[in-house]
Amino acid sequence: MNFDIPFRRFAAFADLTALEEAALRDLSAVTTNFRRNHIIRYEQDPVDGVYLLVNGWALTTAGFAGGERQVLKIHLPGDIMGAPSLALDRAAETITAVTDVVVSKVAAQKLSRIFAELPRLSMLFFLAAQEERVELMDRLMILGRRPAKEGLAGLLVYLYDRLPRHFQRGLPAFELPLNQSQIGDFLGIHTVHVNRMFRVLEDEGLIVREGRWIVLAREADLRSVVGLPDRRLVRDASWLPPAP
Amino acid sequence: MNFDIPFRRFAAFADLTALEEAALRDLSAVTTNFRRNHIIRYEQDPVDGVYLLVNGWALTTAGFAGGERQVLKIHLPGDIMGAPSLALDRAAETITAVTDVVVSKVAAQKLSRIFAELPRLSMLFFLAAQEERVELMDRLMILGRRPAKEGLAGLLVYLYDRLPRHFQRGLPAFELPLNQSQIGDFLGIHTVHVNRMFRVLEDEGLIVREGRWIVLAREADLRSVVGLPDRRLVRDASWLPPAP
DNA sequence: CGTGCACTTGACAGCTGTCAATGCCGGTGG
DNA sequence: CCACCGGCATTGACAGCTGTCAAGTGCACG
Repeated sequence: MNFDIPFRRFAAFADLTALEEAALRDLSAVTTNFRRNHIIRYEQDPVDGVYLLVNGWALTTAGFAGGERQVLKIHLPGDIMGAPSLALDRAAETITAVTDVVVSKVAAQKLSRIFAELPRLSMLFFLAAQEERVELMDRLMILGRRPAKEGLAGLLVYLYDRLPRHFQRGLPAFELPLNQSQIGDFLGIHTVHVNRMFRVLEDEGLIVREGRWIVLAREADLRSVVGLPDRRLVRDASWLPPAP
Repeated sequence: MNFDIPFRRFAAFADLTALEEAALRDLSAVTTNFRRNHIIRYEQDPVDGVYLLVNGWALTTAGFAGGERQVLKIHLPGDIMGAPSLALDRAAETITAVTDVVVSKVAAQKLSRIFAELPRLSMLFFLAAQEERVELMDRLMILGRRPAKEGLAGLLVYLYDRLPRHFQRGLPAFELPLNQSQIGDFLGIHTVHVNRMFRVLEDEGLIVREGRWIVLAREADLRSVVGLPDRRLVRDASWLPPAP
């Protein structure tokens, strides 16, 4: 098990001290395994904490009365899942394991102790929440203003960038455990249309599909399909509270 | 000027102590006025703080190279604007005054001092950020999965609920200072279609338009058009840090 | 070797975008 | 006070993207 996992998202903003690292390590002290397709938390459940994804892929989704659903976020190792529901009476999001996963449940109380004892780390939590807002805002731009083809291209680039770097025959590639229905729920389109858009990207030579693997055959061109501005995280902001 | 403004969003989670109130009051100590349609902050600007909206309406938007834009949030008095960009090198959002507005710029350093000195209030800031994520998630659901008519209905109900309660001839109503182009940028549709959807809601008797005023003629039915689950904020969570 | 799930493809319908013209209204200058 | 102007709202006609329905294919798994 990789003990760096719970640090990544926060260490992006500033190097962590030993005290801060210890507090984060403590969050993933106790882990649970869930099998592929199992539901980790249902929407409407009472909220008493968040979930740290240690290994595998997971989805947070929210459903409509009619049975439709929207994928809110695709979670990769290191992600904190279910945090938005901390602000609510009952959970807004269903959390589902896409692959077999390892998860650590973090009681709200534990977060609270970090806020009480480690101000700088608390502010990093705050910044991570703002970072997630930016990601949602970017998705809003895609869903609101870009055709499905660009949304799919954006998703593939996003996933490639978040995963450990990997190549296949010299070309950037990654294994995609999501089916086209899940991708459709992410992009706000229907399965059939996901398939059409995959075909378009493939026919244009931007990607190659080999089983569950996606090869970014023309990475630069694929990126240029996505019309979003580049964003860089703030690093070592001068205004952060002093390190403990 | 209403001095309760900066408290509302945070007091929703817990009653504030005098110390916490004083810290919040300090955030809006110095205010600036901007005229209708003026830009308060441009995307790509360096980020050194956030903006508290004291009076009036404002918009945060993000633009594409081609000139299209997406409205990310419609801000009403009491909102903190531009916080997501705290996580970034350069601002993701343009902030524009819709009406004449009163704004207080809050240096990131000031937020930082709250994190250093007032743990419970810091956690309320964290929860407010999570609340904003829920709002963005709900918008994702609308943009991804619901037709424009429901999106518009949802927007009208959302605005009515956030504004001071008001009636016109016994019916719930509010004044809407946004034009149809701005509403289109919020819903991810084009002006012409905004107009069509207004017509549909009006023809069905759900709303009445009188100049800039929107009357929710059949409020309950209008609400039922929107397919989103009800959400309630958590209040007095047992796990919050102790009050100072 | 059969079964079930996911993926593919085609045909057609419907929602939304695009283009264009008209009307309305408040602000401005004569 | 009135004519003009510009921005916004409104409407119609048509195109294009995406949804819907249906059928067929391929592959993993028992």
